[in-house]
Amino acid sequence: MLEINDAFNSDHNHDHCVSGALDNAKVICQESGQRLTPIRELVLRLVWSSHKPLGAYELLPALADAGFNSAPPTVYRALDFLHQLGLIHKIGSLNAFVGCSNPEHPHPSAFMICRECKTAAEIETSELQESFNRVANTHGFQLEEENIELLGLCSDCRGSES
Amino acid sequence: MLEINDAFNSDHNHDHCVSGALDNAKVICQESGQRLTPIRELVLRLVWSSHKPLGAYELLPALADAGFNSAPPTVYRALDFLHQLGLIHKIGSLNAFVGCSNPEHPHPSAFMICRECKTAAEIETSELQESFNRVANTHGFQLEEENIELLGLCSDCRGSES
DNA sequence: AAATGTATTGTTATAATATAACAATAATTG
DNA sequence: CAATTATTGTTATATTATAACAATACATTT
Repeated sequence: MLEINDAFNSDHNHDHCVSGALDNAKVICQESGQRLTPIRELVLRLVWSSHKPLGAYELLPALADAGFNSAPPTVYRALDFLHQLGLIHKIGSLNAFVGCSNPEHPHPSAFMICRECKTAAEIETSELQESFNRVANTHGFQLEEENIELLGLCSDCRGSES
Repeated sequence: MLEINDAFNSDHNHDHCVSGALDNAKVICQESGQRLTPIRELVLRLVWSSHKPLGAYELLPALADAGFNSAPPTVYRALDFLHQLGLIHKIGSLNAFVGCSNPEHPHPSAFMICRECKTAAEIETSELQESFNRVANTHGFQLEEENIELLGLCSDCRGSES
């Protein structure tokens, strides 16, 4: 299992994250016959403005600034759309959303999340699937979705603890 | 990894679950010098009324019936107390709480959760810890807490799908 | 291009979840 | 018993999310 983005490296080229996410989104929308409308693209950009999960209401001012309607349903609809296509993940314990680093192929939501700086680094969990499938099969459970959250302190924030 | 309670077996003796949970709570409170007050005990009983996670507001009517104050802070305080002692887990994706089947030793929150009947069966994840520790160590992440949710359809609900 | 149906967005209202702040009471300690 | 701490009561409000319906934009067929 490896980290699949550079979220915890503050020197990474984040423009590259954003442009990659946008490129992925366009391809995935194309392939699935969905439209990446201006609102949806903006919401995706906003979610990708950092690797810190953002709550729906934190996006509203930027929607207003861009001249869009900024009532809650607008942003929730866009978030739902992006979530259904696997372009973003929801972090349940934070009620917040973060970009998916690898949306080309559907996969579970799995993150290390720093309680101090809130940064969420996506992790790859294919090596866990055998265990999950085993427990599910043992109990006749049809596994459809997974949410995995590893909470703690990132390297940077460990160093600067009081 | 094995299921550690009989949540998905509707024939299980649930009184045994409840009495075990209460016994555990008393021991753990004793050992940690905390008080299992009447409100706290009632909230624990209510959370344990089934294996379906309950939202905080679902507990309020029963608190009122029992003659207690039933404003939100009352139940959230009790839930926070029980959560801190590891007597209940919070299911982030449901904003709901469920009893912990094995609170004697602290451990991560890990459940299979049926999207149809909402039953949550706790699972034991010690075999995953090596993977989690490895990814955390690789990135200097200090792992403090885990939330693992396996979402899908339980055996009973698979049978009765339309 | 016009007519039709579908998808998306706008708008208002409200539901559901959670916490802040301070007062009152109960339990514990010295 | 007095002083301190923990717990509970109370009011108000913050935060997160959805329902319901109207208006507009887009796509498809003719």
